[in-house]
Amino acid sequence: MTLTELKYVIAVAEEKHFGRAAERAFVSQPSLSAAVKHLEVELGIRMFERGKSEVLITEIGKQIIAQAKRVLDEAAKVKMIAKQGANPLEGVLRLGVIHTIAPYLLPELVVAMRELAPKMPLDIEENMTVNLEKMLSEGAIDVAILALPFQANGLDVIPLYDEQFRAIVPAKHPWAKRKQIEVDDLDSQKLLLLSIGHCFRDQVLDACREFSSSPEPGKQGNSLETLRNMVASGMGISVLPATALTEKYTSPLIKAIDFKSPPSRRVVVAYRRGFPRMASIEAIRRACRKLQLPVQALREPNK
Amino acid sequence: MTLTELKYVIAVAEEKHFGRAAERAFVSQPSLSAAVKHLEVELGIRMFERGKSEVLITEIGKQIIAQAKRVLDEAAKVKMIAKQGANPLEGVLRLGVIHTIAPYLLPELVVAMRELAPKMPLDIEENMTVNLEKMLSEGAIDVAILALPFQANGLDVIPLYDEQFRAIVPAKHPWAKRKQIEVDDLDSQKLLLLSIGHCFRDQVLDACREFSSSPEPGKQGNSLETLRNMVASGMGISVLPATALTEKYTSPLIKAIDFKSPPSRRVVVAYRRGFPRMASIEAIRRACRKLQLPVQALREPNK
DNA sequence: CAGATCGATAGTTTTTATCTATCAATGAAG
DNA sequence: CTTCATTGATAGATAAAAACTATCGATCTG
Repeated sequence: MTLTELKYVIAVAEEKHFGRAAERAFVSQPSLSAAVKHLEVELGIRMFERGKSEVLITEIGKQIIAQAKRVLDEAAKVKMIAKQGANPLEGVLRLGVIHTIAPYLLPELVVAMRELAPKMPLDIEENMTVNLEKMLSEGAIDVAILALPFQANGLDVIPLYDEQFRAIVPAKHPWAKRKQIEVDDLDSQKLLLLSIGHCFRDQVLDACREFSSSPEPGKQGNSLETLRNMVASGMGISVLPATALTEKYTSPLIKAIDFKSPPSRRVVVAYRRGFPRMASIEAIRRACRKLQLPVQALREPNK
Repeated sequence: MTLTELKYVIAVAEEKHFGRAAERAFVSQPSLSAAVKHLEVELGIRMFERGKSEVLITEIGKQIIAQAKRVLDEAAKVKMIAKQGANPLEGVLRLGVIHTIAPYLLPELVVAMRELAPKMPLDIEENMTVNLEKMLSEGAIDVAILALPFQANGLDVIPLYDEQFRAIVPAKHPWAKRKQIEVDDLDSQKLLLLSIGHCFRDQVLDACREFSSSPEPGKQGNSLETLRNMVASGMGISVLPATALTEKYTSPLIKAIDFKSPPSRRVVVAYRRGFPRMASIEAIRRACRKLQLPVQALREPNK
């Protein structure tokens, strides 16, 4: 039994004439006759009574044809679903974002994405890099926004933007009036870091190491906002990514200070190699561009 | 899109593995891969993400597969219907019977048919020969029980039984004590006949003509029972088929008399040439045999 | 009886489906 | 880091099917 046979049978039933049915189905009459006969043999029933002025439909034939129509209807729905879903910018995109990016990027990114891909709702998962990587590999999410260094099997990466790190100190801190500091300067201070597992913690420590400084690890916080609050209350100083230090986040108790040679991290979008909705990733990239984030020297991603 | 492709796609979705899916579908892996790809191209979507430890299903793929299952379900129902309806002795048989046979044959025929074909309810149409012939040709009924002579385009006929004609006279009629009469004797009598259109009227007149008698046409009745009642009330004499004169129909006011050379008519079952449920006709023939009707010299039907 | 209609049949060709063998990419193990 | 195993894709050949053209046989019409 094939969909074509069912189509032919329905045509015969509606035209009550093999010739016209064939014409309507865009096949020759013998082809159609053969197909109908083939189906009759397979089903072990006679659906049509031929050989008179008009083709008659058997009682059982009527039932078969009614059911055949249902089959074709359902089959047509397959095509409909495919058509509606053919647009890669349609349908939910499951997006993972690390904790140190989500709160600062998403509010604006979501708005931009609404414009670029209005039919693509974002199902957002906020988590740490390792977890996002796992979810990505397993297919629990489709795309993840996270920061290099990062690499995992079967995953590809496209750069979005680079964001510099900046130091924050309490407003009453001796450095509060300085315009710039060196990374090495951090050595002498109590540096508040994220707790273990957050990639930004490692990125900050790496940056320090690069400049051969090894600051005394102070208290740990579970989010950048906690760090910020601890700095505001005078617990120590910290380092935040630039996107967490826009005007929106200014506070009278905190002073942000640039580094002379600012360390930075590259924010990328990651996806499974072979992911079929690359257009959605391109949309994310475009959305980030649109936000005029501090993108610096975007080059090919490190491999 | 073919049912096979849908089947393969579902197999892949359930196995999450092209090789195992192929095994389950009893095809080689390349065949299955090609079919899946073919469908993906036709639908213009990617349903699977390959190339990792396990095959992932796209969001749109999940929808397609759910719908594909529905298609196969409906297709399976086609086979179910065919299987259930494959028995020609199953399902309503639309049976036409002429007025002069129906009341006498059907009560017993229906009982016999219940045994021979318990799953075949009879939708009975009682009418005159010409109408039954038309309905048969048009497919409004499947089978008709009627009497020869009869012939129509595209219809075939199988004999059931022959029934003799007998005369009926009022109990006080001069002939009431005679054991036999000749057809010619009818000449002198007022012969009550069915109204024009009933084939039995013509059959009686033909029988008379055969014996070169031409009785004076008396009053007409619209059914054999009306004729019987008119005879009982002394309006004249009449001729009835034997099956209308069994014990069941005896009356003190009426005397039935045999003809010396009894005329008769052949009762047949008619159907469209090529009718696909010949078994139902065979069942009718067998049912009539079973009734031990006065079948005489059943030979091949006249052509 | 001649001609028209209609579905079935015959014989061929084209298309499609499937097979075997092999490849390329990937990830895991030594 | 190289080797091996796994997995889906590809190539090429073959088998199966579906389709076409031409024609037949039966039936109905005039």
